[in-house]
Amino acid sequence: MSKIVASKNGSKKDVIIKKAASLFRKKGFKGTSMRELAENIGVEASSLYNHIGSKSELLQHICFKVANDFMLQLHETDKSEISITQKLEKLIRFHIHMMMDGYDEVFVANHEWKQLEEPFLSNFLTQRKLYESNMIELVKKGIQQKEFKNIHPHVAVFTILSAVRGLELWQRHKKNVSIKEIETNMINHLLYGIAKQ
Amino acid sequence: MSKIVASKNGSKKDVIIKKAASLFRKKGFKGTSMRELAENIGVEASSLYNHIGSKSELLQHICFKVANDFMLQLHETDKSEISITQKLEKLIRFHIHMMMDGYDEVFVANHEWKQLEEPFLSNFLTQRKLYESNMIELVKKGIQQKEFKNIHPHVAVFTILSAVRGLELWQRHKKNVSIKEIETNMINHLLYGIAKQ
DNA sequence: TAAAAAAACTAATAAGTGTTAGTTTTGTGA
DNA sequence: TCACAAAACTAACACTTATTAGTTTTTTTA
Repeated sequence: MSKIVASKNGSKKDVIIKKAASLFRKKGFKGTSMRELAENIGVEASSLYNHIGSKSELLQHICFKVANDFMLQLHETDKSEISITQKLEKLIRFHIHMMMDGYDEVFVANHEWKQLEEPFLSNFLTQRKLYESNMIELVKKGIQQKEFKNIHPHVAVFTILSAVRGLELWQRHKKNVSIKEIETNMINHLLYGIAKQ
Repeated sequence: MSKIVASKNGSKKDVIIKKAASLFRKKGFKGTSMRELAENIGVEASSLYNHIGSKSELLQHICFKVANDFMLQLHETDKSEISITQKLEKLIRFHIHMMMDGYDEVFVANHEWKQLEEPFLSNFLTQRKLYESNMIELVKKGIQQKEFKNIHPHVAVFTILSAVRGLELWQRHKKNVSIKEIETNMINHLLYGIAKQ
């Protein structure tokens, strides 16, 4: 019937991946069929295979794109000449913006990675572990240099990562709260707490 | 072949649900087949239907059991005569313990609820929204009574809920960190922050 | 405008899905 | 030990799945 419409800057493959990310987020990878994806694009399922290799390839693409984006920002931040607190703040802000701009993709990478097949699964987990280790080292340095309290670095990193991941919850409740407001409140909460004194 | 072995305190149905929770967590609801579940129990798939009604019934049972547990604790905490800060702390600790004791079930309720069918889906979402509203009211009261800083209640609650949910991440990295240690660090982090001064 | 390439289509495949019917085995109480 | 109930089994069902082959339509290029 109709042809897949390529958006101004992006191949038809990109259109498919974008729609796949949206559906995978809403219904899960296993919960989304190729027929359903095709219908949402306006084409027959078999036509998709003129542009992509397989269903799992779609998931791989989404997961590793996100992983690479985070990895890149981590390295860049690490190199910049600012205080540890500022580095941590910068990373948190990046997480928040990734969650806002690439919601579907980040969500899928966070929740559907377990549907990856080997060797992609192992690869993905290795990369995530590396990311976490780097952040833990950062917090450790912050403690050594007396910028942070004498906290448990591992727990602190996981608390922070979980909190920003929780921006997912926000997307549902799109209240009249601006990104800027969320960002400020979250940074303050995570770095300085909420209790008085 | 073999009969389903009922554990000391729990019917055969409970055994099935327990195993289902474990598999649903590891592979997702849609990613787990009844044949796979049956094999893990040591029985043919059709035999399961002597004990349960359907696959979705299993998911419903898991999700609503968790939702009820949280709801109950919320009401109990709300009634107790302690400060707002103490109430919030009590709730956070409950979340942490639920995550440790009923890991599979809580994880499934958190991640696989979207596979629920109507009217269960709507019911579940209503209950969760109610829970969140109650927590937000609690934080608002804490601000009014000058126990908390002048934060955004909505953001604060989501930050806290996300952080405790992130205990999932811990289960993977079972390092030599005790629950008590995690608990203390997390409470301090969420209530008092990590930066010095 | 004709030839070549790209991308759509229809139809079919083999494998996997939850679930049911009917039958046989197992465990229990009289 | 015999009858009854519980729970296992085998076999099949109707349906959905991702993917492929082969063909036709559309678009691009020369």
